[in-house]
Amino acid sequence: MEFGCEVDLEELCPVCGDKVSGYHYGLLTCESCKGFFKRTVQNNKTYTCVDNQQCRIDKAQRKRCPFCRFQKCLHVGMRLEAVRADRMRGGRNKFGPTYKRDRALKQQQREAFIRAHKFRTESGTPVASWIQNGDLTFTESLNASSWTIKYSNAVVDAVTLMEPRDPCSGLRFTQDPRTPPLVMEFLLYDPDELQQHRNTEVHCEQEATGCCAFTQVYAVVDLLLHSIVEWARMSALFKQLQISDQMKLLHHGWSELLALDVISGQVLYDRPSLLLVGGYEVELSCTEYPPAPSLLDLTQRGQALVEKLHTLKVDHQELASIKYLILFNPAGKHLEDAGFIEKVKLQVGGALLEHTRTTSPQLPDRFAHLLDFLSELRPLACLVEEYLRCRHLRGEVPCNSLLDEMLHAKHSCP
DNA sequence: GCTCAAGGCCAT
DNA sequence: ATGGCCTTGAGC
Ligand SMILES: [Zn+2]
Ligand SMILES: [Zn+2]
Repeated sequence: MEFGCEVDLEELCPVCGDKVSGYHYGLLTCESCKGFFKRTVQNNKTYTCVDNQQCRIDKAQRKRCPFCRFQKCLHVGMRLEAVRADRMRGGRNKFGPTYKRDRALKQQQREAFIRAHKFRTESGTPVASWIQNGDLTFTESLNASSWTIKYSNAVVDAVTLMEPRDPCSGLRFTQDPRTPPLVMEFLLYDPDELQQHRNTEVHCEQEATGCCAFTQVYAVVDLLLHSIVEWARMSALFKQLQISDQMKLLHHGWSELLALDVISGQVLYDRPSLLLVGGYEVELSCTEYPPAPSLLDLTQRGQALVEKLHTLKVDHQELASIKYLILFNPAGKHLEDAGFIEKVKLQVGGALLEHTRTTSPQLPDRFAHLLDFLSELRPLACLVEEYLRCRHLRGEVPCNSLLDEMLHAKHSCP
């Protein structure tokens, strides 16, 4: 697995470098390679290379070795099954939705690039005007300085969408102009401290009515899970996925995102560990059945990761990008469009790599350290999941809650 | 109705 | 055999 830096905005045929004329047999290619691939497959042509089967294929030389040209067609991903055996014309095939998502991904990159570029010159652009049309309903609130997003039956304050002159969020928009477009995009859409603080406030209100310690932990977890789901569904990239894939990604990554949210809160805002609210019951959890990982162990492991991020001096951009790396995990089983998810992951990784290189050129291993952090986050997330699962088995998790749904979904922890 | 990727055509 | 341009038609 290797992350590349370059943003793929080019419109060149991946086979010969000629101008692209549209999607053909699985991907964007030029008109001539489309015709060549069609003729070859339709007529079961067999070519032979007179050289070492490594001929350079470009616009000028593509006619010289059809063997190597066809090899390259297959290598870049042109699909044999997109050539119709019955030669029926017109209509759409099963690649239609894939083309649509790929188009949206490229468009997203293009828009992010343009916005990031604009940002370098016009610093006073209202963020609200950057929001693209989606299936979200934006309604201006009474005082016009914040927006409310109604999504399904949940309502979340979108403080991230405030205008940049707002003193509370102004810092978010004084970014290094070299920040990669995608990273900038993630930062803009990442829930910020105000929203997290609001979550805590809600929790404090509920704390008074909580009857047992876990009720408080559950309240925080449920709020964080809701904000995680909201965050994901706000993402234009995530929205491109079929609902079934969206659910699979969330069911797969929720515990890591949850753990990262708690850790991020401590690193970015020096917020006390939210899990400590249930501190009283550390002893209790050792005696009840089924045995759960102790909260003490969880907080200690979490603290170790917090220290790691502190010494790395991780910034908000990096944390926002890491969340996408977690979400767009193509390893999940039975994904409809794992290819798209893989593409997004590579793009995010590339953008993050570029970001670390520009902000910390003196630390060439920074990106690797961030990936290390990710791999250490996974076992912690599994522990969190195990802990919550035990509480669930004890009947302490309300039915029909988001946590209930996540725990019932197939999970990946051993 | 329009889109746009699939197959078809034909001068080179 | 190549490749620029044309016709077709399911899915939106
Ligand atoms: Zn080509
Ligand atoms: Zn060859």
